[in-house]
Amino acid sequence: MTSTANNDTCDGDTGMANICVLLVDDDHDVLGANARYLRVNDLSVIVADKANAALERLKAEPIDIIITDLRMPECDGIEFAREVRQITPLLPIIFFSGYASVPEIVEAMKLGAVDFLEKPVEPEQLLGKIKSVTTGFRSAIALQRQALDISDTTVSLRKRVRAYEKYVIESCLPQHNGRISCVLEALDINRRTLNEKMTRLGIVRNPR
Amino acid sequence: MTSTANNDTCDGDTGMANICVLLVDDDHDVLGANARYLRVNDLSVIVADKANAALERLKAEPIDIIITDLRMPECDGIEFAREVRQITPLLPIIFFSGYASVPEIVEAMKLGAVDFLEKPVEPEQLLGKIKSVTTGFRSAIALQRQALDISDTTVSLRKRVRAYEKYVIESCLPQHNGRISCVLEALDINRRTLNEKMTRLGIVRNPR
DNA sequence: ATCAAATCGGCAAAAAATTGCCGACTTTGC
DNA sequence: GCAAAGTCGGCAATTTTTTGCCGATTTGAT
Repeated sequence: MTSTANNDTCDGDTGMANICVLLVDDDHDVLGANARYLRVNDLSVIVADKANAALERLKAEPIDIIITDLRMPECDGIEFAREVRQITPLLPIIFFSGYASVPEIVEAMKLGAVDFLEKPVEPEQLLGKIKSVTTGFRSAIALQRQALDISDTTVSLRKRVRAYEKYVIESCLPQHNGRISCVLEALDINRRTLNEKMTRLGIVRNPR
Repeated sequence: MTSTANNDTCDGDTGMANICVLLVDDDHDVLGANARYLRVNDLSVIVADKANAALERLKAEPIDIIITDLRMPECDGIEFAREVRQITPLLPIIFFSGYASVPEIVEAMKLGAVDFLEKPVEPEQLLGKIKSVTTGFRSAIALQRQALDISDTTVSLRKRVRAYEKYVIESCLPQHNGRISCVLEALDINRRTLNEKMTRLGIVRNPR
């Protein structure tokens, strides 16, 4: 809503233009209503009413965040999340459910859920959560994985730190609309240093 | 150096001998009963009935895991966990509570809790959880996310990188059983450098 | 108790990163 | 087109980090 006059990236500029949400719910009414609300707010929304269908879409499309019901016929949300983790280990997932047990919530969080909402979920609330999650992650989700894939074998500390720095800077850039001076302030870093780092890390200054 | 040879409980080698548990509960009866049971099973147990006292012990002793009630007078468990995280960002914490709300559970898990139990907690169950946490690898996803949670306010890049390095090193240490030479190799880093970093980042070498 | 392996930290050289200064190039607004 | 603001990168001084060397301690095993 800031007056960034010519944001030539097609859509309106709520800053949410490129986020793609995968919405999973077996209740078609709720699903449709939520999808509509999110779309009106400039999000790309892909819907699915079954876990299997959702997984297919996840494999095919560049999803940024998943929002799913915990209780679904055929395949419950936990199982679904487990499958998701096979494909995208760090993709943000938000669960919602009406009557979840403590162990279920705990399991969901262990699987890396970023939040857990109680039904009924207001569309506005959903949008707020998505915003807060994606603001930090944005296009960096892929990098994130690279930055901290620790479980695996020997990765030099240097490389990890490099990847992490790259991730931080790259996620900070779009947050400030590519405005370097803002990034400088946000990261509390010397301009010269930021430039050096960007060169060293191979960060491209694309958007604007 | 601290000659902490005093509070060692037993000699029987169940593999649990050196684990030190910080047990926090304002209910003295439950606290005493659980502590006794755990001690009988070869664990070192330090008890505290208030958050403040617990924090003092945490600073003074080499704690391996914290088990705490969520609901306590004066300072609730969430706030307590937040303080703990200032001191030991990666220490396993298990919460238990009788009637916790979903947001409370979610918040606890976001703070890196490894589990959340419902009252009444059976001592055997407690022991089992401790075993599984201290022996197995825990799901690192939540911790990873925590380590790079950018969503928050302006945090200097330097601080973030420091925190990340600390995280990597601290999670690497127990993985190699505190064996420095292995960590060196795993992180592909000079011994002298690792030492410097550990000093600079305030990493304590407790385990072993 | 004793020896060997593992660690630690002081010191100083070498290497790398940060930062200020400066002139040049781009973008933005009029 | 012009002026102002925002950026960029070369250069060099300064600061920080990394690393090797060495002797002292600690740990582990016999």
